[in-house]
Amino acid sequence: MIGTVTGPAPDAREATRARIEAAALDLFTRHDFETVTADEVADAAGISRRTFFRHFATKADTVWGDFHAHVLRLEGMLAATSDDQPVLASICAAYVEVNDYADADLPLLRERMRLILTEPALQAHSQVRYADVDRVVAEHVARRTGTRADGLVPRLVALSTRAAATTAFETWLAGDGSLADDLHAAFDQLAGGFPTLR
Amino acid sequence: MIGTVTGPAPDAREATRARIEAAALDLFTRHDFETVTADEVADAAGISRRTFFRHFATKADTVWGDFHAHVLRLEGMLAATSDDQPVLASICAAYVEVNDYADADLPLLRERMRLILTEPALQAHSQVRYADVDRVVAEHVARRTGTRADGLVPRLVALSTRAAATTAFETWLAGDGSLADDLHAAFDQLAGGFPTLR
DNA sequence: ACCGTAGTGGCACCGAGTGCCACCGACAAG
DNA sequence: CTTGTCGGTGGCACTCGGTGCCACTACGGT
Repeated sequence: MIGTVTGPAPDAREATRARIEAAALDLFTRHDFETVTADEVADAAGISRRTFFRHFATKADTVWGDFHAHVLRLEGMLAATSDDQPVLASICAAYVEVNDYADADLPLLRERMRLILTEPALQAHSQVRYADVDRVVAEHVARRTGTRADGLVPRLVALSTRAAATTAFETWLAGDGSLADDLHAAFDQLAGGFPTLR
Repeated sequence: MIGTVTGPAPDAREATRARIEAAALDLFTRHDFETVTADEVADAAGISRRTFFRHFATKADTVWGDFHAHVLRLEGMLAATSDDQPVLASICAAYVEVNDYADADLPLLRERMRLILTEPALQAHSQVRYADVDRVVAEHVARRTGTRADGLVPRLVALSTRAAATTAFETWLAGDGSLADDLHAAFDQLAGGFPTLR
């Protein structure tokens, strides 16, 4: 068999990665994101700067955890939705489900999202990461509507539902309610054509 | 009188700025954005690298022209809209009007938007520039609805209308129709709660 | 004992920005 | 005509993010 377990334990790499993440989030929380250098994060994690950039392609990536897995889960949930459900409802359900964190993880999520939504460098970086989400959602809409994924409706649904999710995160951060409620509130506005605006 | 005209002509600065913009757009069009160095742009514009960064804080900023003026115009148009008009319609009208370019300027706009929407570094940078647009639109919605500009509805309207505008630019770039038509199509979908999705 | 393989650290390098200083041309005041 | 001011300019050195290269180490398989 090719590619079986070898090298220094299967999860050693994941462990140092987690140490880097923790150190980075801690430093970014106590100082501005841009004033903290990659050297400082590496030092705090007990590794060299070079190794830091082997685990994370970018300083900004440390804030995102395993976002690729997040996108894959979202993709799976969208694929598993029923075709009886309205398209927007299926996307809302997938967003709610993929963001259903355990209570213990909420403080960490809060800090991550606060950084992503407020630090300019991370805000910019988010656009690139979210492009994957947009692609996945657009493909889902294209499947449901039998159109191309780069058509107006699939792309608009993808971008505006992400706008809804982002807004929900903003209001969730500012208040103390549940993220699921904020997501539903935003999606309801969107699906209803903003009923409160007459 | 203090601060009267002095130095090398009032518009000399604007002229070199325009030369840099032209040189940058030309180079970015013929090569990838990231492979072109600031030195090369400065050379092509006939100035030093140091001077380049005095006119543009960032390599990415060269693509955006005078975007601040663009945002100010949008703000003025939103303020000038009638309160009889539905809120979304007023925003759509402002977006259409602020993006009403002369035919001669369309090729340049196409190239700018193509770069912004496809080059990852510029895509990321756009988020920061568009944050100003979001703020202006959210304040307009807050004024119309008598709510706070950081509330759910103003923020959601701002972000999702920008999503509509972005999608309209995408489809405009892919096809050969008019930008105003694409903007109206996207805003109609949004205001109607996506009627084509049942 | 001999390998291949994966993680690591050090080093040199590139490119984006920035702070500092010295220069130059235009203008106004003496 | 000289002097001082001011704004644009260019050069230089520096920081920092990110990368390529190489040598070292630890491990497992043969």
